[in-house]
Amino acid sequence: MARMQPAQRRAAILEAAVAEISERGFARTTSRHVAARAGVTHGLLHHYFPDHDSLLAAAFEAMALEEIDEANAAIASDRDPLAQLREITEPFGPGGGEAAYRFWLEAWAEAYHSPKLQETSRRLSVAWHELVVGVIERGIALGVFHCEHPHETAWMVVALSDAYALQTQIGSGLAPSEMNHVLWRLTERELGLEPGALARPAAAEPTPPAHSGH
Amino acid sequence: MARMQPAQRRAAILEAAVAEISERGFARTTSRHVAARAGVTHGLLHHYFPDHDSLLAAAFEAMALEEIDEANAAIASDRDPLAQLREITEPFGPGGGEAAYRFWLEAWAEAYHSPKLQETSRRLSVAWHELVVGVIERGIALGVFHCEHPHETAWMVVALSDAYALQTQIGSGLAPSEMNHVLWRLTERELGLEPGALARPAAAEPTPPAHSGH
DNA sequence: CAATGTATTGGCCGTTCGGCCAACATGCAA
DNA sequence: TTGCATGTTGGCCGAACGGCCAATACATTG
Repeated sequence: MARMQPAQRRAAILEAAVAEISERGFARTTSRHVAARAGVTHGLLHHYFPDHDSLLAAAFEAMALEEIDEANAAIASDRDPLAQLREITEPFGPGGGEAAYRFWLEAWAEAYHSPKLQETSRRLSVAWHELVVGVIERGIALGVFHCEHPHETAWMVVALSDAYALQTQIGSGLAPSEMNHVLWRLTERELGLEPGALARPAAAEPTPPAHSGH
Repeated sequence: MARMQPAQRRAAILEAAVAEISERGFARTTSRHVAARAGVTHGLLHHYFPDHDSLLAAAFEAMALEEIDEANAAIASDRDPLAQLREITEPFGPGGGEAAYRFWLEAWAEAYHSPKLQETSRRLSVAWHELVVGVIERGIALGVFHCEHPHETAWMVVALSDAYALQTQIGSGLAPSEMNHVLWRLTERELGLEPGALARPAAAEPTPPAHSGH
């Protein structure tokens, strides 16, 4: 390939790596496939990422940063705590689609085998939790929410959102719409909202691109 | 190795496969390592499981059956719905330890790549959900629980239990004891129990071997 | 005892992997 | 222009993989 700016080349490789990981998983992601997807020889990939683990870790880091940025952007675009909470609890929450959640599932599974991935995964999980805590506490300060344990409620929201995304992929005893209904009902009760407050007055998108995770 | 009953040999191989999958994950589990762990040559393993996928699928199936059997046994050993619910919501719920949950995490991640694993995973997820539904409905019939939507509440219990186990491995904004507190508090509220009804009157084990689910 | 079926062994093959490196191409500075 | 740093290529290596198979050991049946 023609010469390219190192930063661009690196970004292209990381993008290809993220896509490859989402499709094949960490363990089955080979440097040669990533190189081919990025339009690069495997030798050049080794020039940017000396060993395989550094490539995977960098791809994970890039994906994590992108995810949390998108979440923050989605939160920042709306100053109403109730709307922010909808953004979070909407299927599958801010940040991406089913492919994005597959990535997180892979990351969680792989984290056990890699201390580096575990560290990044943990940091992001905490960041996501604190994001929700922030929304709740702002809502409390504004008098919109009433909640005794914001940290616990935030954990519930995150946990149910994750479970929603997980069981959407695997399948469970509940339909996705029912899961979302439970998530909303429990969140409303935890925050002292009136039933149905989280359900949108008018549906904006019929089938919006979804996504999940932290 | 000395000659052995085919059923025993097969069981030994499957046990080794489950252990290997739990430690290394599906993708990194090699037939040669499983064979070595089972004290068998790789050629013999091929005699029992013609190809690699059939070995992984059989190991998953075996683990799934064992898991659901243990859960049913744990439920059956106690006829009091409240005690049964404790058994389910106890960290990490009935069925195994952290290693067992790692297995499920691997299975969920791998299910996307294998229709056979996805089918088994889905069946087991439904079975687990219905197990909890059964406990709740029995409790309602006995007048111990009061619940409008047993299916939804069961999903909440399963979802939060899964999230508990997941975030125990990954890390999150909450300590394990706090997560368990949330799980109990929400379950009590959903079932019309008095606060603290799920917390054991007297702690039986200080640090019991834990585990999780479905 | 002989014979047949099966458990079991160990070696082999083709493929693919991660990693390494000599060579070439290109841009930039002296 | 010359020279050096660096992007880029493609081939090579050893290791490990899944799969295959001829040979062997053993148990059961006739």
